[in-house]
Amino acid sequence: MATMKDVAKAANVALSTVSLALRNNPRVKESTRRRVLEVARQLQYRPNGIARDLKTRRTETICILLHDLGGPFYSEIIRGVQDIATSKGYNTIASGSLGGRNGSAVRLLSERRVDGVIVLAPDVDDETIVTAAGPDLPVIVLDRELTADYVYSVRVDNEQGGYQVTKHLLELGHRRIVFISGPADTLDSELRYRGYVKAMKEFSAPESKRFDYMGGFTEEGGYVVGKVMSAQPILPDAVFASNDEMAIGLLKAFSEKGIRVPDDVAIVGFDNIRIAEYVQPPLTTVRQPMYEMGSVAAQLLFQALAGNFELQPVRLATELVVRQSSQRRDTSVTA
Amino acid sequence: MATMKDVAKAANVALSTVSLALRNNPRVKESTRRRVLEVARQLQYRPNGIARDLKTRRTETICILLHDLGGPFYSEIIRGVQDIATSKGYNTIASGSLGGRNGSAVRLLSERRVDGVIVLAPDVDDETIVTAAGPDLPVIVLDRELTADYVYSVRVDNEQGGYQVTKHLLELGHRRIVFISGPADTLDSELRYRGYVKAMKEFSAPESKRFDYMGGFTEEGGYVVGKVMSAQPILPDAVFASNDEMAIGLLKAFSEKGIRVPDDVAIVGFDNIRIAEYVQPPLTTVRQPMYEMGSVAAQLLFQALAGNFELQPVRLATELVVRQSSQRRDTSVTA
DNA sequence: TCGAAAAATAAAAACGTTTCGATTTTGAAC
DNA sequence: GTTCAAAATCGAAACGTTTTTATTTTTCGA
Repeated sequence: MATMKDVAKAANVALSTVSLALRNNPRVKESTRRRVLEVARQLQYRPNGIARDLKTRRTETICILLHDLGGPFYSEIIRGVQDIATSKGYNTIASGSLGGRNGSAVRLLSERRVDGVIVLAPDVDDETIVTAAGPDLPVIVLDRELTADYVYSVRVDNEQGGYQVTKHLLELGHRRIVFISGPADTLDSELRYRGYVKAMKEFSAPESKRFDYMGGFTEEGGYVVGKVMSAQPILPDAVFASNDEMAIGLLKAFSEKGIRVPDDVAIVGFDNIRIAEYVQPPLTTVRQPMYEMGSVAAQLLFQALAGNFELQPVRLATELVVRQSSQRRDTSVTA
Repeated sequence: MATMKDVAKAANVALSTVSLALRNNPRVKESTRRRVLEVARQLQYRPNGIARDLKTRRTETICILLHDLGGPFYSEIIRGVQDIATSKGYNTIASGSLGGRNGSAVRLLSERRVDGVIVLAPDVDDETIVTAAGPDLPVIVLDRELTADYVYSVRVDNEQGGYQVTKHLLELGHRRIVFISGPADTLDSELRYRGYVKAMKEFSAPESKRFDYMGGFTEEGGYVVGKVMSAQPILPDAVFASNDEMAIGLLKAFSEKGIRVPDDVAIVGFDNIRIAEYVQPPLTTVRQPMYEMGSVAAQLLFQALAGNFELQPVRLATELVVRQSSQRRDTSVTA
């Protein structure tokens, strides 16, 4: 593989001249520039980005670190990040956080392979993030409670979302509303629950015992809950599943038992994943501003990259999306 | 930011000793090793991956280059790649191909920032790939007809898929089957069409004129086609949309016009995206072995990385997924 | 106690760039 | 033909590692 040195030799010119010529520095005469370029082409010279990065101490690349690179859930966020980064002339790479101590996450976070990182990966621990962050590696954390130097957070207001959903159901006349939480340790689920409680209190509705299902935000999880629930003698008025996947599982279980949604029981989810619109009945849910989250994160990152380290956390509002799975209940029927 | 030099100075030891100590080389005495590690910790030393990569001339990172990083479509492929890479101790990064001449694609492909690349991005031209590929940068191309040194291809047998679908419809008694193609230049669409033609010939069915809709594989595109089609005096027996998104758009348009699927007209798609299972009626489609595609690609890449450059192109089989949107037609009704 | 082998450490040369100060070349003005 | 500033080119150091070779220190048998 040809290097600048080879080009320099072949073109009978100094190494430094080649460097300058290749980058169109006006200090080199037009004629030599052309000669150098021609020789470079002939030798199939390709710049070595790594050497350049080492020398310039910048990579012009930012990274978004996701738990599972493959998740469809992330599409919009990535798009948001990418749009901003591209407009700044930066490159975006995405990486999965799997792999533990010597996984990609650590490599990217601590080994200066990128200029900044956006983290949306619950399995990367705070410690790793805090020690990695610094004046020359700002980190934006998404959906995470964490304050530290050079670490900035962007969060979706999950509590507000939980409140919106619950209030919506209450206003429709539902009273006995069950909340299905996600995996135990999920902050998101917990916050949505808080919103739920807040609304229930406001309406002084009989706060139903939280249905603590620890199945991990999956359709299967929701399905199992649905089966259990439909075996009980009495159904709640409505079920608030803390994400859409679970809500869809519920829907499936109920449909198999002949329980009609929303006539017999209303169901709402959270996230507004694409399928929510297509299931029967279409699912009422909460949209999280994904694209915005990505683009806000990227904007913060570039602020920090530009040397502005005084940045406040950002919290984004959610939006209730009403579809047919929630519906007015004849109030005379409710408790 | 502390470097090895700083650590060496502070620990009163040579630079090289620090390097050896940090990598647990047995040539350094246990006691000095501990001392060095301790000093490194105190100084918050972080290795500079770029410097290391430059020196070792390997990054232990492979890259998957996608057209649009955000596409949900890619999830499984990435997962396939990642699983293999992780098992080999390599890191995987993903990058979008947007950005033209000085975009990420070029940076990654030609500037030695990764050890190998998997490309699934129609907008990256062959030229770029061919010139980038070499003994120290093998490239795997997905769903692309391209043969060159150090470039290896993995493709899904789109023609077979088109054949499967069409044969399925024909066997159900449909005869007047319309094919809706995607954007003009798409090889995938073209191949699916060839499979369609092959099956139609075999059954000597009246090969319907191909419905050349150039709308770009989107739901909106399918919707428009659906509107146009339903305005015609006579409907075909079945429609083969060259991807699911368009099929879903069709479904929507037909449903608005009161055209029943599959009773009035059968619809099939291609790709087996997740929503296909949830639309009404659930969509018959063709599953592409995405995960397998990713993992096969990664395996080829590692073969090449190991110095084995004699690799044959791989073609993967598709699988027909029959759901309710296609259904037996009473043969007496057909032409 | 000596000296050689073994163990530990140190020194130096890369890797392929960028960049800055130094040097050479050019050519216009005298 | 000099002279001199401007223009062009060059040389060398540096970025932070790894790795090979050289040097110093330790160990230990005779």
